[in-house]
Amino acid sequence: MTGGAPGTVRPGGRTARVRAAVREATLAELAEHGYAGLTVDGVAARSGVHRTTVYRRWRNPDGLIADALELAAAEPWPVPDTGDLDGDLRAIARLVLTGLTDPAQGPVTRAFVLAAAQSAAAARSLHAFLARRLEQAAAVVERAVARGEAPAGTDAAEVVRVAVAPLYYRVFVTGEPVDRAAADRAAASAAVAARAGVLVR
Amino acid sequence: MTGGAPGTVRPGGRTARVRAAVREATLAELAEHGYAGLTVDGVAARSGVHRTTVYRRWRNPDGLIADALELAAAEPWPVPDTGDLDGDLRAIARLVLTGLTDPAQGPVTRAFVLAAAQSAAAARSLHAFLARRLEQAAAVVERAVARGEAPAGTDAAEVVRVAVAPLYYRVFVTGEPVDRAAADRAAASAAVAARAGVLVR
Amino acid sequence: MTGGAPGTVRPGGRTARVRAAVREATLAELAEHGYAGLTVDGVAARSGVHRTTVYRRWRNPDGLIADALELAAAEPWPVPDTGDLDGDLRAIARLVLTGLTDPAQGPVTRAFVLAAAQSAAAARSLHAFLARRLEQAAAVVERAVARGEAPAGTDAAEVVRVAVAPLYYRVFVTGEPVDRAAADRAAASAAVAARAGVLVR
Amino acid sequence: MTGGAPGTVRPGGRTARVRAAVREATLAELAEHGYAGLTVDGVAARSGVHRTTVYRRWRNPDGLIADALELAAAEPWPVPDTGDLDGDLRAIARLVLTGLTDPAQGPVTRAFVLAAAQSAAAARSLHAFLARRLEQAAAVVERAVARGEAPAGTDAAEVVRVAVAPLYYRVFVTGEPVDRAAADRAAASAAVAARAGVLVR
DNA sequence: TCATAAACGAGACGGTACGTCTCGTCTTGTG
DNA sequence: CACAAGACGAGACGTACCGTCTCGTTTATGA
Repeated sequence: MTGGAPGTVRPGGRTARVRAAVREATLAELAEHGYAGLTVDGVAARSGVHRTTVYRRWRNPDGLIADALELAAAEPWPVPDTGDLDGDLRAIARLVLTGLTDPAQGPVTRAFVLAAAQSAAAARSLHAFLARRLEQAAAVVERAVARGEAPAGTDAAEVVRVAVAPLYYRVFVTGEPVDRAAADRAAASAAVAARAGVLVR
Repeated sequence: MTGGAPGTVRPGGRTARVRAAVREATLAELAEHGYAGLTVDGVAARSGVHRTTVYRRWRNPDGLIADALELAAAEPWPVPDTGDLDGDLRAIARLVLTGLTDPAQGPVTRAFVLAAAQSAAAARSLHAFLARRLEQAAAVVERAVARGEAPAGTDAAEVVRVAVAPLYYRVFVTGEPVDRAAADRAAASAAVAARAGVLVR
Repeated sequence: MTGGAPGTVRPGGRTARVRAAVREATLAELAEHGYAGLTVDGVAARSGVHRTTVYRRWRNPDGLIADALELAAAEPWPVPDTGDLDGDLRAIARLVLTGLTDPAQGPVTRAFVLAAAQSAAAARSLHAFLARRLEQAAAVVERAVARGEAPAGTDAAEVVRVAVAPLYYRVFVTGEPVDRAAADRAAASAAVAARAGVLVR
Repeated sequence: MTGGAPGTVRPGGRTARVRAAVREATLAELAEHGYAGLTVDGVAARSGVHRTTVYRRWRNPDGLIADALELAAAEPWPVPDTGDLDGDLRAIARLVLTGLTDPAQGPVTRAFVLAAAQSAAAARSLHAFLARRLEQAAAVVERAVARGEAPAGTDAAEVVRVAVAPLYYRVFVTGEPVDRAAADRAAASAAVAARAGVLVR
């Protein structure tokens, strides 16, 4: 009878309350049990919203994650501006480090990545989210180019990737510890590579 | 009453055949359906071994993956020696690229990583495997140091990480495409950083 | 503050149209899917009336059936008058037979009976309806008594019951086929019993 | 992996205990809540057998009823032999009466009939059961024919139908009360009709 | 004729039961 | 008599329908 998905037509009052409760419960469940432990039933119980309603609005566990990601995406992200490329990249790497290791954020971040690796819907959300972040972070490189720290034509996104990839690699692939030193080293590598003109488009 | 787990006491004849069949089936299932699609039932059916037997010996899906990983770890890995650091790192990055994108290997590699991220047993196997690879790959950096391409004290493992991390990052985190150009760029970044002495221990 | 149920205060125009549409849709759904397949949602969709309205006015699926029965009860019923008891009873049995086997009426009749067996509201409606029919049919027996075909004091209702019960029995209990021969035999039995004075009050 | 339905290959021990528990629970639930109130969940809870197991073995609520019916069919049924047709038919009618009105049996019997009317599986079971009963009861008529109480060629099954149909009719169709008098009258009608030769094949 | 209350349209939610899918454990009957 | 095969327990998934609630919108109807 209805046109689209529930929650899109009358997004006020109860509907909004329900959505908020479920989102919050999703994040909490992810932080506690990780992606594999995220269940619709668990979220429903925790949020006080009925199972059926969660299925109606979020369809499945991945839908929950996708929605939670949109919530996360809405949060502002402070693009650093320290004055030089090294400092900026270091700041970005440290932000990522925090996202991966902070007791509160870490499990959620990991869950997001795992979800994306196993669900197309979650992947879409995560990738959109990250694309936006990458785009924001690119400003750092563009400023560096303007200052003459890096050659024109430098691939800003690639610089950022080099700066943060080793952190993700350690967390998700090799399971090695990550710390500030690791973040700084990765950032430094990226800065050097950018300066050397290795990362031009 | 046996001491250890089944399959450890009489590792000949049928026991060995069963193990081989299950390992092969596991890899095939991983290649076809990925990590999320790996089920004990599926492996049992494909291998012709009974469900119960699989549970007895491998305990759960992650156990299957851990075992399959050991199989993969046994395969020889050709450490490149092209004569200079850039070439060696590029060769390594391209090997990793193949492992991630090859139609046959890709799904299995991805499954291994996902499994490790969600199961302690799989993680142990994968991390041991990668540690060994990293150790082998370190040889190229040590040779570069000996040739004077990089300063003494360069952290060999870190160089390799910088060289391959962007590939994993793209595949597992941002879902961006990976190609030879990406591999080469990542390798070049690592070489530059190593030369610049940013990656000393 | 309304007095009674909706539809009682302003029974004109739209209200009447809604009622008619729902009744018709109910009968059609019953004919198509039977009692077990009758859903408020289905009736609402078919009638073009909104779910909520159906619930408001008819309360639940049984309410729909009860209402549809009242509609059926309003239809005139031709009490036969063939001149003798045998012929009258046979005519009645054949009417019942049609009601049970006719492609259009059969499913609805069966649905009514099943509904009555599972819902007090539907039962009330059906029993009232049948009581009226039984009363009308009793005229046949009374005429027979007046003609001397059956002894005074014959229980008219019981005669009719004996004449039609085997048909219902076959349809609802044993699932055996019913045809004109079965109807005629049942009617004949009732006539014989009535004549023999077995069915006096 | 298995050939047929569960419970057919290893019908001993636990399997048998499970079946017995479920059957008993089914009958109890039917007696308490009737057909409409029979739920797989309820039976599972009452029997102490897990939901999933019930679904595996009985498929759905109708499967439960079909199985319970087979259980009922196994119970011996005392075909009366009073010496004359009237007495025999009266005894049969009274047996049916008990089955319909006894506080313990009544609800179950009604549930069986309702189930049969709404489920092909239950219908098969019930019809097979009743066919067997009808066949047994036919002996009564055959003896009467042998004694000369009824003409040769009398349709034994039809006689029994006439004798019991009014009881079912009252219970399932008109909702009228049934008592011993009603049973006796129905039996008497059948006897008269049989004697009159109305029920020859 | 026109204000007003009745009735309806619409969307969302809580709730019960259904039937399915894996996983992992237990138990039976057979080689 | 061990163990392979069969059956079960456990829990989550996703669906259908029921019935309720809260809004807003239309439309009879009588003053």
